[in-house]
Amino acid sequence: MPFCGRLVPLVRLTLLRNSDTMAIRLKDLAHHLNLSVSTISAALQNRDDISEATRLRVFAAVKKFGYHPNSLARSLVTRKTHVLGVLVPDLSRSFFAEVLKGIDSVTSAAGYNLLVCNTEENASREEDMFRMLLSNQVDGVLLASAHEPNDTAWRKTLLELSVPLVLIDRRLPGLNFVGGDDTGIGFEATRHLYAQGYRRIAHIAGPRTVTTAVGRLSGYRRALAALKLPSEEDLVIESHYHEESGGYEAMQRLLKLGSPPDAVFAASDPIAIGALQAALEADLDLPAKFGLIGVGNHRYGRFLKVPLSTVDQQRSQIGHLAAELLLASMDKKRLRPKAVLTEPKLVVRDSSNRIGFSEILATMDSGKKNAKHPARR
Amino acid sequence: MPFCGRLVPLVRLTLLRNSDTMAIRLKDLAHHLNLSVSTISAALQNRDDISEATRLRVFAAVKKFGYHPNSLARSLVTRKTHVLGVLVPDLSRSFFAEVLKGIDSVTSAAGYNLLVCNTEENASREEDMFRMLLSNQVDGVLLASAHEPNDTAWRKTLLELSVPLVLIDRRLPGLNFVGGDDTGIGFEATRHLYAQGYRRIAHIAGPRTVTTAVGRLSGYRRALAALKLPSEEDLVIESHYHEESGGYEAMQRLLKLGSPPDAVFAASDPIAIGALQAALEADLDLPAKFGLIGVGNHRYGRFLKVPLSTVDQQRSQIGHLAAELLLASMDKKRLRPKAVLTEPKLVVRDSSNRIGFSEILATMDSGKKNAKHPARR
DNA sequence: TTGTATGCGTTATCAA
DNA sequence: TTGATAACGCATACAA
Repeated sequence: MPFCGRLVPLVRLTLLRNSDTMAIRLKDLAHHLNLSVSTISAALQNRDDISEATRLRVFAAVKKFGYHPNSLARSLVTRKTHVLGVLVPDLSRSFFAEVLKGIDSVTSAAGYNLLVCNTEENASREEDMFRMLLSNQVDGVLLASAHEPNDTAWRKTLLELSVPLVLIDRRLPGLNFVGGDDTGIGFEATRHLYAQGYRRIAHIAGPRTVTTAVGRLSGYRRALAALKLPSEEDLVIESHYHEESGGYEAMQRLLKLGSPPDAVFAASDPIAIGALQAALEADLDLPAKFGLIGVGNHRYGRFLKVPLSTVDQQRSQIGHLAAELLLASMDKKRLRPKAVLTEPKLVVRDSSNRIGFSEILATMDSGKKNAKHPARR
Repeated sequence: MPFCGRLVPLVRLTLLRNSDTMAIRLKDLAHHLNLSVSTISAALQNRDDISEATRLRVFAAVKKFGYHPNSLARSLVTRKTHVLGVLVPDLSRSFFAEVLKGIDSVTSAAGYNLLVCNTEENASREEDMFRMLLSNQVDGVLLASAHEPNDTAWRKTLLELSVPLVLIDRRLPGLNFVGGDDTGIGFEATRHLYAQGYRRIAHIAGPRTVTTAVGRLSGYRRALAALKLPSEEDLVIESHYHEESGGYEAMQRLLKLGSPPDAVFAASDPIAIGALQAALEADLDLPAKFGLIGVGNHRYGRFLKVPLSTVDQQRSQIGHLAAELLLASMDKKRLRPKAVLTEPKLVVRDSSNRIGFSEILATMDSGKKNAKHPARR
């Protein structure tokens, strides 16, 4: 066969190539060291069929020329990108920010990087970004979905997906999930208010399009039933999850009721903060005449005008567990879907601490709950 | 812009190839349509040298089989990944979470995705992750560096980098930068306290290893000088940036001084919150006897026991501007480095509002500043 | 222990 | 308007 080598421009034969614009390749190192590309590749992987001498030469050259491998090329052949996709509705919400950090602490230790997407609570945007993640050949996906829970088409899509997937915060049946035990949260919060002597307990809920809100509401209702309290529709108001104004307005409506509540379980800390504002403006006496508890254990809850009781769903723990579950289901592909719920932790502060339970006692109280309301898996 | 797979089902039909494990390739479509790979590729890019008829056939097949392009392969040849790297010290801090969201809102609109790294305020970890980003062939990098500002080796590395780079929040000379005007922040905060009649103004600073802390301190000093107030070393305490406990302890030390301050400019809202706690425990009367202002305009500052005055450095704006600067410097490679400082906005609340200036008046006051202390670019 | 040949899925060039 | 072929940078089976 006549000359049929690749037409390699001469420039590339110079060691540093177009020095400024182009990165060093294995080929360049090979040329410089009078070795073959495959030898260098083997040396870089510390394979034991390479002599110590050349291994050292290779590493010296790598250092000297500042070589770093091209992950695109590598991933193209290994079919592994070491990149995971994360889709959340709003990066700036402290919940997702803390979950994300929890995820990262596990995945980065395992050598994975995060391609992070902000879906802006928009379902079609979420689908676009999901497609992008698949195009980018991510090894797995963590998703807090913006789709409505009854969107069966979307659920079907997710079920048929071939990439390992773990849902966070918002659950769909049949899929891996890590999140708070929302029913438990609602149950515990309500039961706590009852234990503090409040008897007319209202609930300011999150939007019913989010599964966590549905779960917390249902926990609230279960607790009312268990405590033999009547369930009044007037005492449940649907609001925004993460805007104080929602809680503020809801609280104002509750106060206008013929017989207003003496306590409120707010589905989130922002809701609770808004409600607190309205309660203070109405000169309610917390916790003597009015009790309030939120969800989320926001960092600044204890610095508020009235330090806020809350239920901690253990955010960073959710991140850790989700990342671990994802890594595990990447390992052995066909694992049956698993749901992991973190245990709700009652954090009692002034806003609901009427009879002087200390946080410690309250925690003990919460400990008993497993008998009555065990976390399901 | 190449084909991005809009309106394409996420799940592919599994007729071709090793059905379950392998994704559909151009080759598979080509085989199915009796066309060549290059024709399909051209059709997907909507190139105008492809007949409308085949273009439609191709798109139909794409939809039918749920094809989505392999970005790795594409990027390998186009030398463009449409991925940007972001390195921040702590994803869960509200500042970086909000900046990140701001970044994402402009980059995602421009078709870029974010590879996000949490450096944990650790310089060597930052270098590792930076290397990883380069391996991943990111098209550009946004960096809030954990390196000490006088680390000349690191600065040299960054200066010699071939990938477009924009620093955020923490500045280094000679490099693109977007962040708050920290000297201006320190100056305005201090001047505001002075305008409210406080005369013995202390500063609880951030760690001097972070340029923002240095800038705010220097703004504080400049203001003292401009206002003919003495600069006393006792009145400056270095603390942690984002832990309330730091501000708490610093405040306690200040209160033990022979002649304690009558006002504190805290370098961050968390510091201010800790200081507020200590001040309230010491029964200080805010704002009558004691004034306090922080930096950051944290979402919950206005709900605190004493609503907190603060200087807003405009977080999401920083994200927007940083992303725009990065995209611009990716466009025309050799742009001389640019520093963009957002204008500090005074937010006056109860903690420093002694003589009853409304927020509006305070804003006007802040407006005048440009005469005395113009933001430099 | 090292080198050769081949292919990963795509784009780009140029000929048909 | 379409198709064959050569890259892109790397890993890997197998030959030397």
